[in-house]
Amino acid sequence: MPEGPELHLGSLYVNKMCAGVVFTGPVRKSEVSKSPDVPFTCEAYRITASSRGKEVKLRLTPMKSDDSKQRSKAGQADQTMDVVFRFGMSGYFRFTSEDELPKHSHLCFYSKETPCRVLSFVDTRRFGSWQANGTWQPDRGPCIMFEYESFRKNVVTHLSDRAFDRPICEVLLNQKYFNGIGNYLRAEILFRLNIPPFVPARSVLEGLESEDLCENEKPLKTEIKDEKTSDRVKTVKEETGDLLRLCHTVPLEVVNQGGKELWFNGDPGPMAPKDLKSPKAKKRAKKTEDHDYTDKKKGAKGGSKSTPKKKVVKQETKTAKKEIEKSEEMVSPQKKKRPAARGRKTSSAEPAAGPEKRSGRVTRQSSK
DNA sequence: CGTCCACGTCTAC
DNA sequence: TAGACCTGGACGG
Repeated sequence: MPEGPELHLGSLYVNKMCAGVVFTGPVRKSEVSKSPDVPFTCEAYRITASSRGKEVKLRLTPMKSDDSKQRSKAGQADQTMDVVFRFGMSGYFRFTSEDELPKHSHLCFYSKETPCRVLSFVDTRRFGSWQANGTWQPDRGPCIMFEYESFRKNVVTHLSDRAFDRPICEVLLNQKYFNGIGNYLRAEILFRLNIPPFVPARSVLEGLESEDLCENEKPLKTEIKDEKTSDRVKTVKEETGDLLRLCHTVPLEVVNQGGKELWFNGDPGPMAPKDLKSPKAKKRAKKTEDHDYTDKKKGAKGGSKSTPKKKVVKQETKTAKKEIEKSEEMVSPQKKKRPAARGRKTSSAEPAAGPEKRSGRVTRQSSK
């Protein structure tokens, strides 16, 4: 599930799982995939991965063979090939035995073992894609996580671009400048800084330095108490740093959490799940498991393992696209599990029914 | 059963 | 700036 952090965790997963593994033969594509063939085949090759923003690159490296005859065999690669992936809404990598191939595996790399194992690109919805002999997409900007300085510079030096005429919540999704930011991250970042989503991007960004002056400062935390909300005092923890810095640090935070989504610190609140007894909790846990890139032991009860890390619950500060684009309510601090689903784009289609989904969240009615 | 929703691009009007 | 592209989970009747 793919914003920048997940893509990067995907690359870590590949490197970890495929370290020392020798692959062989052709790269195979599913029947149904519309992405291009990957014309690579090799008796023995290795796979490594790297990421940049919302892309992952797999490098297929043929192993040296002193048998020159083998080399001359038809269709044998002797050069490395890069395959660049975008994950769409549902892409991820898995390394499994052949008979455990996940449903919706669309590109498969086979290990030279018996029984063999398979690195596969899994993508339920098929919005993802890849390019053989690929390069990082030229229109995408520097990685928010791993090319921080050039990312900053790229934004700061292009503020006259018409792209920045738009509201900040939209601009944060522009991969030309914010390669790696997605819907959840933009919401989280704007929320942490308390920036109204529809202020013009340029007005938020102008005045920021292309060098991050905070770079060496400790990210001290300040507490802002809002007395206005009478019934519940909302406490906002805010890290030091400007918007561009948070576009860097928040995704890294997610990476460091092992991709277990966005978490909160401190008191989880009285309704925090305590075990996996409830069917709901089980489902949730399973779902999370499906998409985390950390090592899982088969059969190990995921939830019962007590991590020394602070255990947390998904915060889902997220504000659905339509939501954020309609009104300014991301201010509601603690969203629940499911994002409060808002009405349709053109309300005309909407019956009079309340737009809230059952996890009924604060979403105040749009002032529209 | 049906409707709505989902961490993202793409390209056609 | 809407759709289009997809599958499947959650929920409602």
